[in-house]
Amino acid sequence: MDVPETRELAYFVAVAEELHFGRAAQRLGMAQPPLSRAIARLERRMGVQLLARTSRSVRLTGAGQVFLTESRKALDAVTASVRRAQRAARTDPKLTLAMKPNGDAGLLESILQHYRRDPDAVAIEVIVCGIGEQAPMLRDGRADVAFLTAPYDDLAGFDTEPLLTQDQMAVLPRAHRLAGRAALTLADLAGEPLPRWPGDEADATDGRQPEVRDISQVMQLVALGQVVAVLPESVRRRAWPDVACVPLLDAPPTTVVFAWPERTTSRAVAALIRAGAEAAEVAGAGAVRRGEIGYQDTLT
Amino acid sequence: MDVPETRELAYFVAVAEELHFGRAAQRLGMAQPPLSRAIARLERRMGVQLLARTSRSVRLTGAGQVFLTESRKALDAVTASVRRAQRAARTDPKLTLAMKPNGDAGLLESILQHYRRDPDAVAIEVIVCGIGEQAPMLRDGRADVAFLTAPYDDLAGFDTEPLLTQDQMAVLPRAHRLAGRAALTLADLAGEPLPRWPGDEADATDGRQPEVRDISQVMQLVALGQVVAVLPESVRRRAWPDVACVPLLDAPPTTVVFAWPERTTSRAVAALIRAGAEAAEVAGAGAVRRGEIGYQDTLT
DNA sequence: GCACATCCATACCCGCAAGGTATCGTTCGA
DNA sequence: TCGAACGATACCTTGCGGGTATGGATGTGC
Repeated sequence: MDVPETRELAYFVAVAEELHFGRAAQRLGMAQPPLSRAIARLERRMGVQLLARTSRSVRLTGAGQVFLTESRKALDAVTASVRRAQRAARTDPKLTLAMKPNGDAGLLESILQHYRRDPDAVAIEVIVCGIGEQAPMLRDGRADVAFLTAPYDDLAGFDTEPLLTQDQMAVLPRAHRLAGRAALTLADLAGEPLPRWPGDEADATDGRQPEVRDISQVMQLVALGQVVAVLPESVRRRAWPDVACVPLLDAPPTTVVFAWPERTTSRAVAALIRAGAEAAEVAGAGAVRRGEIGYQDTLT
Repeated sequence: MDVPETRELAYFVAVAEELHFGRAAQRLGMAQPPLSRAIARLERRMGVQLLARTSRSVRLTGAGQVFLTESRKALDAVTASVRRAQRAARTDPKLTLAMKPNGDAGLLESILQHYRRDPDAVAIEVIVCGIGEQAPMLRDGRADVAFLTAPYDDLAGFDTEPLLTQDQMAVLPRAHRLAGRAALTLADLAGEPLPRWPGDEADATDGRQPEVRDISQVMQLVALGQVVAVLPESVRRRAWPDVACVPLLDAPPTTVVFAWPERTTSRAVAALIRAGAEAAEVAGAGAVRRGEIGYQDTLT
């Protein structure tokens, strides 16, 4: 078939998200009837039923579910194409780097020092965004490079450069029964309340733990004794005085990576990646040691 | 800005490829003036100059170059969204597997045997396409899974599962001065004419070697003494009697991988990947041995 | 050096499809 | 059983995408 227009994809996504033509139309700033017709026409041209409608309700079919995720990807790609072209047109070129608070595991300063020595370097704007927002920013072109954390962030669709791998630790209230242990395993934490991160759909329905947006909120909740947390070692430097950090022997290590859109050809991005690799190498040789120094700073 | 419509992206791609409004309009089946206007409007809304025009010629600006590759990606994503939804709507579900001739390194049969035992298995249609066409087929949704070869194929944008790593060998005319050697290095082959693969832009300008589309053509050219080739070991089984295969000590090993669109959630695809991993494991333990059996078949 | 060909832009016109309003038919809940 | 909610249908309007004719600029050949 002839390809659908961007507008039709946006219409479908709105309806699929609202599962309600009236609300979707409102969100799109248009009336309901043309929206109904547009979706019907889209289905007819695709030869696929995307929505199962009764006169009272709307439901996604299997194909509709697939088309929803694919349409989101396609729309991201379209907006990204514009953003990247606009970025490339800047006479005053700069790179936008997205990170969540503490998302660089302390590497950023060193990376930028390396970067500035590179002849391909341009100005860098660092955008500190919410947890889990870096990947969307990269996907739709608002950022050129981002710090992501494997295995928590979805790295699909990006090229990546691993920078620093760290073990995780348990963060407990000072008074917690396990706080005195020299080391713990995940089994020891079974049944303990954990903070809920945004975008975590899995337990959205079960006994609602408080949702947290950054490390300080976690620390606050731990200090109050409401949750225990599992966090990378580098967070020790941000630990509050009345919480205890205990090594976790069997938690999967996390890796801070540089991520950027696949097949990027920008020299400025390449230079930044190089700088990241260099900085990681320097720091990495003594990664554990650096961690330990971190502990010292906090604990003594 | 408001996002561009699919149609506008297609228009731009046509003009950017032809660098000529008249021909692009012809290709699009429309008149030239509305095309000029559409592009001008697109540039105005984006706030970016994509094309440098004189009254006699058209050239891509830097931003235009970026926008061209990004637009192609976006258009692929849009057509893929339709194809995948249509695929998902089939009452008779099936998977489409793209491969070039010999692209499975002999694994396919075993993989399918494993696959059929899986409860999530559906029918599999194997499409044998030209060399280098698997990735585009995957990108625009014509295929669900493909055999690709690292490091030659561009794996960006796909999830992959390595199946089989093989060393490469030199394929020479029987009468070639190096044909008798027990082993060779890449340095030995310096200056020898190599076949040109489609999509190989690098040497498109230099002394034009014959372009080849499949293994038999390579064998034909080697047998004629026109080229020497560097190919994976598994090709020995396809070697012609009057060519010699000599191990190459320092050529990079190639890996046959399963590739599929990132973030795929289909159970049928997951089952096929599992089958591939199992078949590779079974074969992989004896990968070298299997290769040797292949040699025997061909050489004795 | 002038005339002509080439090629993109502009001017102007037209038809259709996208969008709006009014209303219908169905279904669920009070 | 009646009314409210909600998607579909009917019908109208208009703006925009596309067509033709032509202009303006720039190489090119005689």
